[in-house]
Amino acid sequence: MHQKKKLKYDEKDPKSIYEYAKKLIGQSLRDTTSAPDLHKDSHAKTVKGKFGQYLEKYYFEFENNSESRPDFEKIGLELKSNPLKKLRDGKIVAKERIILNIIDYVKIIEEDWEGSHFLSKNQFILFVMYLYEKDKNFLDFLIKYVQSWKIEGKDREIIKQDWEKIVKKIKDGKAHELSEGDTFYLGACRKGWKEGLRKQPNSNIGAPQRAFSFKQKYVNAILTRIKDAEVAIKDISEIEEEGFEGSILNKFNPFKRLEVKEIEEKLNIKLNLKSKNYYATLARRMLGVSKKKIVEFEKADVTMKIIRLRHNELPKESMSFPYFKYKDVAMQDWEESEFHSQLEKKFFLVIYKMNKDETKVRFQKAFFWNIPYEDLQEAKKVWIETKKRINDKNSENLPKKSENKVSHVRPHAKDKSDTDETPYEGEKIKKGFWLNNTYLKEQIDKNGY
DNA sequence: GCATGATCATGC
DNA sequence: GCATGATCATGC
Repeated sequence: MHQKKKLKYDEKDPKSIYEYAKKLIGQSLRDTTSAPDLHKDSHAKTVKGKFGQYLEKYYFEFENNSESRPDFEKIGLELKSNPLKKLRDGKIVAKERIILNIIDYVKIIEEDWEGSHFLSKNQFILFVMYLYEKDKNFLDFLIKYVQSWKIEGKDREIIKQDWEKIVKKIKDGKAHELSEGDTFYLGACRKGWKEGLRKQPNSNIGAPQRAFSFKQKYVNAILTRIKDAEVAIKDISEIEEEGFEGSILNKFNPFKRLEVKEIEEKLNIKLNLKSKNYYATLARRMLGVSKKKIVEFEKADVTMKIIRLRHNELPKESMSFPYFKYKDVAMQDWEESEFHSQLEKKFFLVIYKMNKDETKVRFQKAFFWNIPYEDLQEAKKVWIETKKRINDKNSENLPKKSENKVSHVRPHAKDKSDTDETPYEGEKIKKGFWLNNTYLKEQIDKNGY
Protein backbone atom coordinates (compact mmCIF):
# COMPACT_ATOMS: atom_id res chain seq x y z
CA MET A 1 0.00 0.00 0.00
CA HIS A 2 1.37 3.33 -0.82
CA GLN A 3 2.21 5.80 1.86
CA LYS A 4 0.11 8.99 1.93
CA LYS A 5 2.37 11.94 1.34
CA LYS A 6 2.66 14.53 4.10
CA LEU A 7 1.26 17.77 2.77
CA LYS A 8 2.82 21.18 3.35
CA TYR A 9 -0.47 22.48 4.66
CA ASP A 10 -3.31 21.20 6.80
CA GLU A 11 -6.12 20.28 4.45
CA LYS A 12 -8.68 20.56 7.23
CA ASP A 13 -7.65 24.09 8.15
CA PRO A 14 -8.64 26.94 5.81
CA LYS A 15 -6.11 29.25 7.44
CA SER A 16 -3.28 26.87 6.76
CA ILE A 17 -4.37 26.43 3.14
CA TYR A 18 -4.52 30.20 2.59
CA GLU A 19 -1.19 30.81 4.18
CA TYR A 20 0.38 28.19 2.00
CA ALA A 21 -1.44 29.42 -1.10
CA LYS A 22 -0.53 33.05 -0.48
CA LYS A 23 3.13 32.21 -0.82
CA LEU A 24 2.48 31.88 -4.53
CA ILE A 25 1.93 35.61 -4.92
CA GLY A 26 4.67 37.24 -6.93
CA GLN A 27 6.13 33.90 -7.92
CA SER A 28 5.81 31.37 -10.72
CA LEU A 29 5.31 27.62 -10.70
CA ARG A 30 8.96 27.27 -11.58
CA ASP A 31 9.90 29.26 -8.45
CA THR A 32 7.60 27.35 -6.15
CA THR A 33 7.56 23.76 -7.35
CA SER A 34 9.92 21.19 -8.76
CA ALA A 35 7.61 20.52 -11.68
CA PRO A 36 9.39 19.07 -14.70
CA ASP A 37 9.66 21.35 -17.69
CA LEU A 38 8.31 19.06 -20.36
CA HIS A 39 7.40 21.85 -22.67
CA LYS A 40 10.65 23.68 -23.07
CA ASP A 41 10.21 24.07 -26.75
CA SER A 42 6.52 24.64 -26.95
CA HIS A 43 4.60 27.83 -26.53
CA ALA A 44 2.11 28.22 -23.76
CA LYS A 45 -0.87 28.05 -26.06
CA THR A 46 -0.10 24.45 -26.90
CA VAL A 47 -0.37 23.47 -23.27
CA LYS A 48 -3.76 24.89 -22.43
CA GLY A 49 -5.02 23.91 -19.03
CA LYS A 50 -1.63 22.75 -17.88
CA PHE A 51 -1.18 25.60 -15.42
CA GLY A 52 -4.10 24.43 -13.32
CA GLN A 53 -3.07 20.81 -13.48
CA TYR A 54 0.47 21.58 -12.46
CA LEU A 55 -0.68 23.86 -9.67
CA GLU A 56 -2.76 21.03 -8.21
CA LYS A 57 -0.22 18.34 -8.74
CA TYR A 58 3.08 19.98 -7.90
CA TYR A 59 2.14 22.79 -5.53
CA PHE A 60 -0.85 21.48 -3.62
CA GLU A 61 0.12 17.86 -4.23
CA PHE A 62 -3.41 16.55 -4.66
CA GLU A 63 -3.53 12.80 -4.58
CA ASN A 64 -6.23 12.41 -7.13
CA ASN A 65 -8.61 14.88 -8.50
CA SER A 66 -12.23 13.98 -8.26
CA GLU A 67 -14.22 15.72 -10.92
CA SER A 68 -17.35 16.29 -8.94
CA ARG A 69 -16.26 17.21 -5.44
CA PRO A 70 -14.44 20.36 -4.34
CA ASP A 71 -10.68 20.15 -4.54
CA PHE A 72 -10.14 20.75 -0.85
CA GLU A 73 -12.91 18.36 -0.08
CA LYS A 74 -12.65 18.44 3.68
CA ILE A 75 -13.59 22.10 3.84
CA GLY A 76 -15.58 22.39 0.63
CA LEU A 77 -13.11 24.71 -1.03
CA GLU A 78 -12.62 24.68 -4.79
CA LEU A 79 -9.30 25.67 -6.33
CA LYS A 80 -9.56 27.72 -9.51
CA SER A 81 -6.69 29.16 -11.43
CA ASN A 82 -7.37 31.64 -14.16
CA PRO A 83 -5.33 33.71 -16.58
CA LEU A 84 -5.12 37.49 -16.62
CA LYS A 85 -3.78 39.58 -19.43
CA LYS A 86 -2.24 42.99 -19.69
CA LEU A 87 -3.89 45.51 -21.97
CA ARG A 88 -1.90 47.98 -24.04
CA ASP A 89 -2.46 50.64 -21.40
CA GLY A 90 -1.00 48.38 -18.73
CA LYS A 91 -4.28 47.51 -17.08
CA ILE A 92 -4.64 43.92 -15.96
CA VAL A 93 -7.91 42.17 -16.78
CA ALA A 94 -9.33 38.67 -16.98
CA LYS A 95 -8.21 36.92 -20.13
CA GLU A 96 -11.29 34.78 -20.38
CA ARG A 97 -14.34 33.44 -18.59
CA ILE A 98 -13.87 30.92 -15.81
CA ILE A 99 -15.24 27.51 -16.62
CA LEU A 100 -16.94 25.71 -13.76
CA ASN A 101 -18.63 22.33 -13.74
CA ILE A 102 -20.21 20.68 -16.78
CA ILE A 103 -23.98 20.75 -16.82
CA ASP A 104 -25.60 17.36 -16.54
CA TYR A 105 -28.85 18.05 -18.38
CA VAL A 106 -30.56 14.98 -17.01
CA LYS A 107 -29.69 15.31 -13.35
CA ILE A 108 -29.93 19.04 -12.99
CA ILE A 109 -33.68 19.23 -13.50
CA GLU A 110 -34.11 17.28 -10.26
CA GLU A 111 -32.06 19.80 -8.28
CA ASP A 112 -33.03 22.93 -6.45
CA TRP A 113 -30.63 25.85 -6.08
CA GLU A 114 -29.65 25.39 -2.45
CA GLY A 115 -28.99 21.70 -2.96
CA SER A 116 -27.46 22.06 -6.37
CA HIS A 117 -24.30 20.38 -7.45
CA PHE A 118 -23.19 23.73 -8.83
CA LEU A 119 -23.43 25.43 -5.47
CA SER A 120 -21.81 22.64 -3.50
CA LYS A 121 -18.82 22.72 -5.79
CA ASN A 122 -18.43 26.39 -6.50
CA GLN A 123 -19.76 28.50 -3.68
CA PHE A 124 -16.41 28.67 -1.97
CA ILE A 125 -13.46 29.19 -4.28
CA LEU A 126 -9.77 29.80 -3.87
CA PHE A 127 -8.67 31.84 -6.87
CA VAL A 128 -5.12 31.74 -8.12
CA MET A 129 -4.85 34.39 -10.80
CA TYR A 130 -1.77 34.49 -12.98
CA LEU A 131 -0.53 36.71 -15.73
CA TYR A 132 -0.71 34.96 -19.06
CA GLU A 133 1.92 36.00 -21.57
CA LYS A 134 1.76 34.65 -25.06
CA ASP A 135 5.34 33.71 -25.61
CA LYS A 136 6.14 32.49 -22.14
CA ASN A 137 6.38 28.98 -20.83
CA PHE A 138 3.46 28.50 -18.45
CA LEU A 139 5.86 27.54 -15.67
CA ASP A 140 7.05 31.14 -15.72
CA PHE A 141 3.66 32.84 -15.56
CA LEU A 142 3.64 35.32 -12.69
CA ILE A 143 1.01 34.66 -10.03
CA LYS A 144 -0.64 37.96 -9.20
CA TYR A 145 -3.51 37.26 -6.84
CA VAL A 146 -4.47 34.49 -4.47
CA GLN A 147 -7.78 35.05 -2.77
CA SER A 148 -10.70 33.10 -1.41
CA TRP A 149 -14.14 33.96 -2.67
CA LYS A 150 -17.66 33.11 -1.65
CA ILE A 151 -20.82 33.34 -3.67
CA GLU A 152 -22.77 35.56 -1.31
CA GLY A 153 -24.82 38.69 -0.95
CA LYS A 154 -26.28 40.31 -4.03
CA ASP A 155 -24.07 38.28 -6.30
CA ARG A 156 -25.55 35.12 -4.90
CA GLU A 157 -29.07 36.27 -5.69
CA ILE A 158 -28.19 37.18 -9.27
CA ILE A 159 -26.31 33.92 -9.78
CA LYS A 160 -29.25 32.03 -8.33
CA GLN A 161 -31.60 33.64 -10.83
CA ASP A 162 -29.17 32.87 -13.65
CA TRP A 163 -28.96 29.26 -12.53
CA GLU A 164 -32.73 28.94 -12.34
CA LYS A 165 -33.14 30.43 -15.78
CA ILE A 166 -30.73 27.91 -17.24
CA VAL A 167 -32.42 25.02 -15.45
CA LYS A 168 -35.85 26.14 -16.59
CA LYS A 169 -34.75 26.13 -20.20
CA ILE A 170 -33.46 22.60 -19.79
CA LYS A 171 -36.70 21.54 -18.13
CA ASP A 172 -38.58 22.98 -21.05
CA GLY A 173 -36.66 20.72 -23.38
CA LYS A 174 -34.66 23.59 -24.78
CA ALA A 175 -31.13 22.67 -23.73
CA HIS A 176 -30.07 22.96 -27.36
CA GLU A 177 -31.20 26.59 -27.32
CA LEU A 178 -29.13 27.63 -24.31
CA SER A 179 -27.03 30.70 -24.90
CA GLU A 180 -24.63 32.76 -22.84
CA GLY A 181 -26.77 35.77 -23.55
CA ASP A 182 -29.60 34.32 -21.46
CA THR A 183 -28.01 35.27 -18.18
CA PHE A 184 -25.92 37.90 -16.37
CA TYR A 185 -23.09 36.60 -14.17
CA LEU A 186 -23.38 32.87 -14.62
CA GLY A 187 -23.30 31.64 -18.18
CA ALA A 188 -23.88 28.29 -19.82
CA CYS A 189 -20.96 28.21 -22.20
CA ARG A 190 -20.10 25.54 -24.74
CA LYS A 191 -17.39 23.20 -23.73
CA GLY A 192 -15.88 20.62 -26.03
CA TRP A 193 -17.02 19.65 -29.49
CA LYS A 194 -15.64 16.23 -30.09
CA GLU A 195 -17.95 14.67 -27.54
CA GLY A 196 -20.84 15.32 -29.89
CA LEU A 197 -24.33 16.13 -28.74
CA ARG A 198 -25.71 15.10 -25.37
CA LYS A 199 -29.11 13.80 -24.49
CA GLN A 200 -31.46 16.20 -22.80
CA PRO A 201 -34.65 15.51 -20.85
CA ASN A 202 -38.02 16.44 -22.32
CA SER A 203 -36.78 16.62 -25.89
CA ASN A 204 -35.29 14.32 -28.48
CA ILE A 205 -33.05 16.98 -29.87
CA GLY A 206 -29.37 16.57 -28.95
CA ALA A 207 -27.77 19.51 -27.21
CA PRO A 208 -24.12 20.59 -27.30
CA GLN A 209 -22.25 20.05 -24.07
CA ARG A 210 -22.19 23.13 -21.88
CA ALA A 211 -20.60 24.11 -18.60
CA PHE A 212 -21.43 26.78 -16.07
CA SER A 213 -19.06 29.66 -16.25
CA PHE A 214 -18.44 33.00 -14.62
CA LYS A 215 -18.63 35.43 -17.49
CA GLN A 216 -15.53 37.40 -18.30
CA LYS A 217 -17.08 40.65 -17.13
CA TYR A 218 -17.99 39.05 -13.84
CA VAL A 219 -14.46 37.70 -13.43
CA ASN A 220 -13.26 41.26 -13.88
CA ALA A 221 -15.63 42.42 -11.19
CA ILE A 222 -14.22 39.76 -8.88
CA LEU A 223 -10.71 40.83 -9.84
CA THR A 224 -11.44 44.46 -9.04
CA ARG A 225 -12.70 43.55 -5.62
CA ILE A 226 -9.72 41.33 -4.94
CA LYS A 227 -7.35 44.08 -6.02
CA ASP A 228 -8.51 46.75 -3.68
CA ALA A 229 -9.55 44.78 -0.68
CA GLU A 230 -8.41 41.81 1.25
CA VAL A 231 -9.60 40.17 4.42
CA ALA A 232 -7.43 39.68 7.45
CA ILE A 233 -9.74 37.13 9.02
CA LYS A 234 -9.93 34.11 6.83
CA ASP A 235 -12.44 32.03 8.64
CA ILE A 236 -15.53 32.65 10.69
CA SER A 237 -14.36 30.21 13.35
CA GLU A 238 -11.62 32.67 14.28
CA ILE A 239 -14.18 35.32 15.16
CA GLU A 240 -16.34 32.83 16.99
CA GLU A 241 -13.47 31.63 19.10
CA GLU A 242 -11.47 34.76 19.69
CA GLY A 243 -13.83 37.65 19.03
CA PHE A 244 -13.19 40.22 16.35
CA GLU A 245 -10.55 42.15 18.26
CA GLY A 246 -8.88 39.01 19.45
CA SER A 247 -8.67 37.44 16.04
CA ILE A 248 -6.99 40.56 14.66
CA LEU A 249 -4.61 40.95 17.58
CA ASN A 250 -3.64 37.29 17.61
CA LYS A 251 -2.24 37.66 14.13
CA PHE A 252 0.49 39.85 15.56
CA ASN A 253 1.54 37.46 18.30
CA PRO A 254 4.18 35.60 16.28
CA PHE A 255 5.94 38.90 15.56
CA LYS A 256 6.11 40.47 19.00
CA ARG A 257 9.51 42.00 19.73
CA LEU A 258 10.92 40.91 16.39
CA GLU A 259 13.06 43.23 14.38
CA VAL A 260 11.54 44.30 11.09
CA LYS A 261 14.07 42.33 9.06
CA GLU A 262 13.20 39.22 11.02
CA ILE A 263 9.53 39.83 10.36
CA GLU A 264 10.19 40.06 6.65
CA GLU A 265 12.12 36.81 6.80
CA LYS A 266 9.42 35.10 8.77
CA LEU A 267 6.83 36.23 6.25
CA ASN A 268 9.14 35.38 3.41
CA ILE A 269 8.75 38.80 1.83
CA LYS A 270 11.02 41.64 0.82
CA LEU A 271 9.79 45.20 1.25
CA ASN A 272 11.39 48.50 0.40
CA LEU A 273 12.63 49.87 3.70
CA LYS A 274 13.01 53.33 2.25
CA SER A 275 9.37 53.59 1.33
CA LYS A 276 7.41 55.88 3.59
CA ASN A 277 4.69 53.36 4.00
CA TYR A 278 7.10 50.58 4.90
CA TYR A 279 5.82 50.13 8.45
CA ALA A 280 2.20 50.27 7.38
CA THR A 281 2.81 47.72 4.65
CA LEU A 282 4.64 45.49 7.09
CA ALA A 283 1.73 45.73 9.54
CA ARG A 284 -0.73 44.71 6.83
CA ARG A 285 1.47 41.80 5.90
CA MET A 286 1.54 40.64 9.51
CA LEU A 287 -2.23 40.64 9.25
CA GLY A 288 -1.91 38.51 6.14
CA VAL A 289 -3.00 41.28 3.80
CA SER A 290 -0.92 42.32 0.84
CA LYS A 291 -3.18 45.02 -0.54
CA LYS A 292 -3.72 48.52 0.69
CA LYS A 293 -7.19 48.04 2.04
CA ILE A 294 -8.23 45.68 4.78
CA VAL A 295 -11.85 44.69 4.31
CA GLU A 296 -12.68 44.39 8.00
CA PHE A 297 -11.18 47.80 8.74
CA GLU A 298 -12.96 49.40 5.80
CA LYS A 299 -16.30 48.04 6.86
CA ALA A 300 -15.86 49.03 10.48
CA ASP A 301 -14.33 52.38 9.57
CA VAL A 302 -11.19 51.63 11.54
CA THR A 303 -8.17 53.83 10.83
CA MET A 304 -4.80 52.17 11.07
CA LYS A 305 -1.96 54.39 12.26
CA ILE A 306 1.70 53.60 12.69
CA ILE A 307 3.69 54.90 15.64
CA ARG A 308 7.41 54.54 16.10
CA LEU A 309 8.75 54.98 19.59
CA ARG A 310 12.15 56.31 20.42
CA HIS A 311 14.33 54.61 22.93
CA ASN A 312 12.72 56.71 25.67
CA GLU A 313 9.25 55.40 24.72
CA LEU A 314 8.18 58.74 23.31
CA PRO A 315 6.66 58.59 19.80
CA LYS A 316 9.13 60.03 17.33
CA GLU A 317 6.39 62.10 15.78
CA SER A 318 3.05 63.55 16.68
CA MET A 319 0.16 62.17 14.69
CA SER A 320 -1.13 64.17 11.76
CA PHE A 321 -4.65 64.52 10.48
CA PRO A 322 -5.73 65.93 7.12
CA TYR A 323 -5.39 69.66 6.71
CA PHE A 324 -8.41 71.81 7.46
CA LYS A 325 -9.98 74.57 5.45
CA TYR A 326 -9.70 77.79 7.43
CA LYS A 327 -13.16 78.88 6.37
CA ASP A 328 -14.71 75.57 7.43
CA VAL A 329 -13.28 75.84 10.91
CA ALA A 330 -14.29 79.50 11.08
CA MET A 331 -17.89 78.68 10.29
CA GLN A 332 -18.60 75.20 11.60
CA ASP A 333 -19.53 73.93 15.01
CA TRP A 334 -17.31 71.44 16.77
CA GLU A 335 -19.91 68.71 16.40
CA GLU A 336 -19.93 68.95 12.63
CA SER A 337 -16.19 69.50 12.23
CA GLU A 338 -13.88 67.17 10.36
CA PHE A 339 -11.53 66.85 13.29
CA HIS A 340 -14.36 65.77 15.54
CA SER A 341 -15.51 63.05 13.17
CA GLN A 342 -11.95 61.85 12.68
CA LEU A 343 -11.41 61.56 16.40
CA GLU A 344 -14.68 59.72 16.93
CA LYS A 345 -13.38 56.84 14.89
CA LYS A 346 -11.85 53.65 16.12
CA PHE A 347 -8.12 53.49 15.56
CA PHE A 348 -5.84 50.56 15.17
CA LEU A 349 -2.44 51.59 16.43
CA VAL A 350 0.62 49.61 15.44
CA ILE A 351 3.61 50.37 17.63
CA TYR A 352 7.20 49.85 16.64
CA LYS A 353 10.16 50.70 18.81
CA MET A 354 13.59 51.87 17.76
CA ASN A 355 16.87 51.13 19.50
CA LYS A 356 19.03 53.85 20.97
CA ASP A 357 20.83 54.93 17.84
CA GLU A 358 17.65 54.36 15.79
CA THR A 359 19.26 51.85 13.48
CA LYS A 360 17.00 48.97 14.42
CA VAL A 361 13.26 48.82 14.69
CA ARG A 362 11.19 46.18 16.43
CA PHE A 363 7.49 45.54 16.33
CA GLN A 364 6.23 46.09 19.85
CA LYS A 365 2.47 45.83 19.99
CA ALA A 366 -0.78 46.69 18.30
CA PHE A 367 -4.13 47.61 19.78
CA PHE A 368 -7.48 49.13 19.00
CA TRP A 369 -7.97 52.54 20.48
CA ASN A 370 -10.52 55.27 20.62
CA ILE A 371 -10.08 58.58 22.30
CA PRO A 372 -11.41 58.78 25.89
CA TYR A 373 -14.21 61.26 26.38
CA GLU A 374 -12.22 63.65 28.60
CA ASP A 375 -9.48 63.86 26.02
CA LEU A 376 -11.97 64.50 23.27
CA GLN A 377 -13.07 67.49 25.33
CA GLU A 378 -9.48 68.70 25.37
CA ALA A 379 -9.30 68.36 21.61
CA LYS A 380 -12.52 70.29 21.43
CA LYS A 381 -10.93 73.14 23.37
CA VAL A 382 -8.09 73.26 20.87
CA TRP A 383 -10.51 73.26 17.98
CA ILE A 384 -12.63 76.05 19.50
CA GLU A 385 -9.55 78.11 20.25
CA THR A 386 -8.41 77.58 16.66
CA LYS A 387 -11.76 78.77 15.38
CA LYS A 388 -11.62 81.80 17.64
CA ARG A 389 -8.14 82.82 16.48
CA ILE A 390 -9.01 82.42 12.81
CA ASN A 391 -12.02 84.67 13.36
CA ASP A 392 -9.90 87.09 15.36
CA LYS A 393 -7.59 87.51 12.33
CA ASN A 394 -4.92 85.71 14.22
CA SER A 395 -4.56 82.61 12.04
CA GLU A 396 -0.77 82.83 12.09
CA ASN A 397 -0.85 81.99 15.75
CA LEU A 398 -2.84 78.82 16.26
CA PRO A 399 -2.67 76.57 19.35
CA LYS A 400 0.80 75.19 19.90
CA LYS A 401 1.72 71.92 21.47
CA SER A 402 2.54 73.60 24.74
CA GLU A 403 -0.98 74.94 25.06
CA ASN A 404 -2.85 71.65 25.36
CA LYS A 405 -1.90 68.17 26.45
CA VAL A 406 -3.83 66.36 23.72
CA SER A 407 -3.67 68.27 20.50
CA HIS A 408 -2.07 71.13 18.59
CA VAL A 409 -2.11 72.78 15.18
CA ARG A 410 0.74 72.66 12.69
CA PRO A 411 1.40 73.16 9.01
CA HIS A 412 0.33 70.36 6.77
CA ALA A 413 1.16 71.34 3.24
CA LYS A 414 3.26 70.37 0.30
CA ASP A 415 5.42 73.46 0.73
CA LYS A 416 5.11 77.13 1.63
CA SER A 417 3.16 77.84 -1.51
CA ASP A 418 0.51 75.24 -0.69
CA THR A 419 -2.05 77.52 0.89
CA ASP A 420 -5.71 77.84 1.76
CA GLU A 421 -7.80 80.95 2.02
CA THR A 422 -8.55 82.36 5.46
CA PRO A 423 -11.71 84.39 6.06
CA TYR A 424 -9.92 87.69 6.73
CA GLU A 425 -6.20 87.33 6.10
CA GLY A 426 -5.86 85.98 2.60
CA GLU A 427 -3.96 82.79 1.74
CA LYS A 428 -2.07 81.04 4.51
CA ILE A 429 -0.14 77.78 4.48
CA LYS A 430 -2.39 74.76 4.96
CA LYS A 431 -2.51 73.51 8.52
CA GLY A 432 -3.98 70.57 10.33
CA PHE A 433 -4.69 69.23 13.78
CA TRP A 434 -2.22 66.85 15.37
CA LEU A 435 -2.30 64.61 18.39
CA ASN A 436 0.66 65.39 20.62
CA ASN A 437 3.28 62.68 20.77
CA THR A 438 3.41 63.13 24.56
CA TYR A 439 -0.31 62.44 24.71
CA LEU A 440 0.09 59.39 22.50
CA LYS A 441 2.79 58.06 24.81
CA GLU A 442 0.36 58.20 27.70
CA GLN A 443 -2.24 56.27 25.72
CA ILE A 444 0.26 53.72 24.47
CA ASP A 445 1.42 53.07 28.03
CA LYS A 446 -2.15 52.37 29.06
CA ASN A 447 -3.12 50.09 26.19
CA GLY A 448 -2.01 46.80 24.78
CA TYR A 449 0.60 44.66 26.42
C1' DG B 1 16.22 67.16 22.89
C1' DC B 2 12.16 69.27 21.93
C1' DA B 3 8.74 72.22 19.52
C1' DT B 4 7.46 73.71 15.47
C1' DG B 5 7.91 74.54 10.71
C1' DA B 6 8.43 72.32 6.42
C1' DT B 7 8.30 68.82 3.09
C1' DC B 8 8.37 64.02 1.00
C1' DA B 9 6.26 59.81 -1.20
C1' DT B 10 2.48 57.36 -2.49
C1' DG B 11 -1.80 56.45 -4.42
C1' DC B 12 -6.04 57.77 -6.20
C1' DG C 1 -2.85 67.26 -9.48
C1' DC C 2 -3.76 66.79 -4.99
C1' DA C 3 -4.86 64.67 -0.41
C1' DT C 4 -2.98 62.06 2.99
C1' DG C 5 0.04 59.70 6.04
C1' DA C 6 4.46 60.08 7.40
C1' DT C 7 8.88 61.99 8.15
C1' DC C 8 12.66 65.44 7.91
C1' DA C 9 14.94 69.95 9.28
C1' DT C 10 15.81 73.81 11.95
C1' DG C 11 16.36 76.75 15.73
C1' DC C 12 16.24 77.45 20.44
